[in-house]
Amino acid sequence: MTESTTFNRKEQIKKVAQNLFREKGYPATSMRDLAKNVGIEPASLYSHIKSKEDILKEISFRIAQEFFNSIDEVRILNIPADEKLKLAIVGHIKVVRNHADASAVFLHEWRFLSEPFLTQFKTQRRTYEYHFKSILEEGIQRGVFKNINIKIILPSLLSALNWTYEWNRPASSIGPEEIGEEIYEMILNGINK
Amino acid sequence: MTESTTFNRKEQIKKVAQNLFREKGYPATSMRDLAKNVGIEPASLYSHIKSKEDILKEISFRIAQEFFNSIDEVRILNIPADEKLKLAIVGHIKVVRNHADASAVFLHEWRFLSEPFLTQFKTQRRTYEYHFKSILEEGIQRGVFKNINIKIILPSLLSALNWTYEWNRPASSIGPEEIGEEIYEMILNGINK
DNA sequence: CCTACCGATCGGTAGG
DNA sequence: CCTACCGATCGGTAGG
Repeated sequence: MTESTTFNRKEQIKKVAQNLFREKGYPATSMRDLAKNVGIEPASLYSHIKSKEDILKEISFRIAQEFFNSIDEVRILNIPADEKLKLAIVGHIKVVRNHADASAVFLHEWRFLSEPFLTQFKTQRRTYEYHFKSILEEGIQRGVFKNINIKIILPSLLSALNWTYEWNRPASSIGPEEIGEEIYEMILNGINK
Repeated sequence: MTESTTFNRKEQIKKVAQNLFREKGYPATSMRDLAKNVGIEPASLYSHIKSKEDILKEISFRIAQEFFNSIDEVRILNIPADEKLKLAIVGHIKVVRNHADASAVFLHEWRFLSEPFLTQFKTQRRTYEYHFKSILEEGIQRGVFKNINIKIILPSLLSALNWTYEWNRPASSIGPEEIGEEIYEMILNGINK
């Protein structure tokens, strides 16, 4: 009984690579590390992938797409800015939670991409952030939010969301909705009694 | 007129290393990179430093001390939790602002330390975070803060503070007090109008 | 998917 | 602080 017919070796390589890139970082992960963890010889990797950077490329742009899917679902809704913000927050945290290793790549390892992919990736990242920014701007204009300094609040918010992958492991008892709810509540109403 | 008598080559090496570690990451920074940027031959580095990791070690623990100094100033004060929190926030941002390269090492590169320094560093980092946690707990107990979920709010807050080095360059027109004030205001009272 | 191997680069040392 | 050099490891290829 072999599983080789349905088994996708390339997917396995990417999954293992995601995990190693997260744990050790992209430059410190060798193809020999990767091969050992996959269970084949280093040279055999090249039957499935073109290069080390090619793996990074595929992981980076795939997880970027996940974040885009999440925010696009929110953008099209015709609801107040604060409700949009809440959904965007929970959506972001869900992506991070469901793809923790890939999220680490999305956050830290993409910078090892070479051109033109580096620029392409940066653009995608900026676009994603822009959608969050638009929600805040809309909320300010319509009087839902205070006249906050977006230059400070936007990165603060995104930072708080991005780092959830570091301390909130999937095994945690706290769900993404609960985390999103708590962060949203803090951002909206503060912790002041 | 030479400055060689007062010039500290070791300090220069550490400064350059900080910058490279931040830009390229520790593993991707070679001793040849470092030497070139210092302006000497690679082998000459070893007249001033013991090893590559030794540089990382010195940078990591020195910046950790900066963060400790900042929070220690706040801890000894006999003031309400919300005022303490504000001072801790501004203090943290000031350290990040004044030592942006080293802060990047404090945040991301320390994980390449080997034992026993890795454990030692982790302990110091946890202690620093614990001081922030204590301020939040004190505020909740005394009824200054709401009954927030510290497990979520604490890392969210620290993440927001830590990432300031990424988007807030020293050349920025926004000062650390202004950033601290804005983040503190958001955390305390929220953005809701 | 493997064996065998390549040139390049790595951190670091010897000796002056 | 330099020249010269070391063994180890790197990403990747040839050929089957």
